[in-house]
Amino acid sequence: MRARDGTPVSSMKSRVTAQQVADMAGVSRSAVSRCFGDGLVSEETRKRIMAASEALGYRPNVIARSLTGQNTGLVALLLAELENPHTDLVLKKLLVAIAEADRRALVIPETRQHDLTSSTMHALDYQVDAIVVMGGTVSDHVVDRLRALDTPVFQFGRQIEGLGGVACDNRLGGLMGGRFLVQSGRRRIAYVTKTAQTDANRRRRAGLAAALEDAGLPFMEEESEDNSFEGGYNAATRLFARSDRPDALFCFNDIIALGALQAAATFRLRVPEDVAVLGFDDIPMASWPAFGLSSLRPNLDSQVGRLMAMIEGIGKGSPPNREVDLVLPELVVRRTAV
Amino acid sequence: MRARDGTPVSSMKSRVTAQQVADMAGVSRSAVSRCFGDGLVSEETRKRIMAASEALGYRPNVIARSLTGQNTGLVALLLAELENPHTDLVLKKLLVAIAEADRRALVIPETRQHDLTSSTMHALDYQVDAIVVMGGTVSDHVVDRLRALDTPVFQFGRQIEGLGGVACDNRLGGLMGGRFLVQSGRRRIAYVTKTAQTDANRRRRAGLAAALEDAGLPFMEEESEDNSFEGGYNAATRLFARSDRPDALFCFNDIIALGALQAAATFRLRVPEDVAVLGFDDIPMASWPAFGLSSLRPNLDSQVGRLMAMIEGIGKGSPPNREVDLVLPELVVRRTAV
DNA sequence: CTGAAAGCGCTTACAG
DNA sequence: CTGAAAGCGCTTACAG
Repeated sequence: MRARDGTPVSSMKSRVTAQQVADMAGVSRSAVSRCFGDGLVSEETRKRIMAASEALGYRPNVIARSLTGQNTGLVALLLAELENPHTDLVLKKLLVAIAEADRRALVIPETRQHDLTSSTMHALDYQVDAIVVMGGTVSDHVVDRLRALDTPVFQFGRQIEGLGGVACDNRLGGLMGGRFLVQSGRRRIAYVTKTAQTDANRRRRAGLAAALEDAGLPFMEEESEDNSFEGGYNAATRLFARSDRPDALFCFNDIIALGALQAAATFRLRVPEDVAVLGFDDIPMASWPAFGLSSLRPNLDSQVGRLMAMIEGIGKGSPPNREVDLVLPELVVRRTAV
Repeated sequence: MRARDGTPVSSMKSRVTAQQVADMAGVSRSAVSRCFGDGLVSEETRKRIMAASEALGYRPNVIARSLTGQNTGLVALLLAELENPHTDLVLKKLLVAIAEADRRALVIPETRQHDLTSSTMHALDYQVDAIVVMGGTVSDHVVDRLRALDTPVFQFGRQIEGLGGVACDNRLGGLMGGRFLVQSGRRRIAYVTKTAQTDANRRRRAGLAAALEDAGLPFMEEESEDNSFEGGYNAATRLFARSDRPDALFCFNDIIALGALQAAATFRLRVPEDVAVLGFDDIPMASWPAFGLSSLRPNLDSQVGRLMAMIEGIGKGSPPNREVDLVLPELVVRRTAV
């Protein structure tokens, strides 16, 4: 097969190998490998090899390289909770961070057919250098399996015992939000929780409960049936219909809080005068002028940075990290709770 | 190194090879390979191999397999426009579709250091079976390079000449939206465009312009400085301040439309009585009760399905697809334009 | 610093 | 249907 100009298409397209570079440079394949690897070649040889490589458009074949037990440069991202808008942001930041660290992301979502265990198998099939688990339910049994792997596994945004990683300090966030509401004079503070008793939910709730207990205030709670605008709307509606209507809502996340805001408008309640609303996650929408939602920001950049540091630290002889690095959330005060 | 129970850790952890399975099953490595490959083995042999595989927990090494010129099962997703919330949805749907097709996604975002060309190189380094380009600017020069690759390249959501793929029929969407507004009695219809003259923007605009020309109506236009809520807010504010205030806004996308809605509220304009607002993309927020935004839905599931069909069709002997498969958008009428 | 050789785990003609 | 052998493109002791 030949292109119109007569040059063989195969040579145009198919990959150049180290042997071809070696032939052209008049050195051995080993020298080419070293030149692109540990760099232990003489200056003279290096020049010749680089010239040949550039002329031929050589790039080492990562697949072949990783067969020899080298790193693949792959980081697997095991995703769950795709419906959560906060996941979008985290995912994008991780993707950019991984690319900037000159690694590639193998992204494996949880689907009907594939749970965490099968996603892990798939990741291992590609000999990834590290696995990052984001969201989803992880049973103790699975944690044990993950710990036993050769490949380092990190969790992002959760605090499962025995598995290293990085997370927002959710309990502290709950505590900070609770204290802030108390200090601003609120006395009937309700937690709008979500149905799923995730790790993050439990911890935020515990933090708030502690703040309220310190202040000698009661703990009210209402469940949002799903993790959504409408769930928040409905939960807030039930709270606002009560005779002991709360004067502040601390919502598990911003989406629920935005729904609660909408409910307040329906009840013609003034925010924050009649009722304060506080969210969690500080998603981009929170800062939209239409909302001005006060929220707790998980400091994603810091979390992502520390995670990448852990990944870069792999195989540096240090023992596997089994600790979760907690990042302090930040209270962002806008209009809905001041 | 040994675990506490005395079993060698290496045998616990490091991967089982086909040779080990072969030894245990009393067959050759070739037989094992065939059993997991084309399947040309006798029933008897298959059983023995499968039993051994399960006992040992064997999984073929994808890296080694793909070195022989096999498919890697990898699909590269080259992402740009990460700030667009529509991208989030598309990305998630693609990730799930790829996983359900039992393939893996290598996701490479555009970053400061990496443009489309370098992302492509990285994808090729991993011998991906196909490359999907999402968003971003693609020069003619780059298109030529992409076409010349051995690896099939598809575009998603755009209609670049000479590159196969799938996209929403943006021009038709513009036309449908325009006709709908005209038929509902609007006479001063403004297009709120975005600064970047992307392919999608040009086509939506052209469709609207055609609808207005058919109706003998003027074409008004206002630019949103960025592709955001605030950009939409500001652009709509300028439009509402005009003496010939428009009675309908057709916005390039939903985020801009939501900003325009906020501006209408500031001007105490009733929606849709005083001014209709129509978006594009039908992002999840559009359906939130707070907004009830009418919009054009790009039928993502259909787009993703067709793209996956193209990917599955690779190497089936058919010539490379150079056509863009256009998917009809759907008008979703909610409260802001009826 | 350099090259010949062995090997990573698999697949695939080839011969039987 | 089956196995011995060669090969995919690279890396890495090893000897010089």
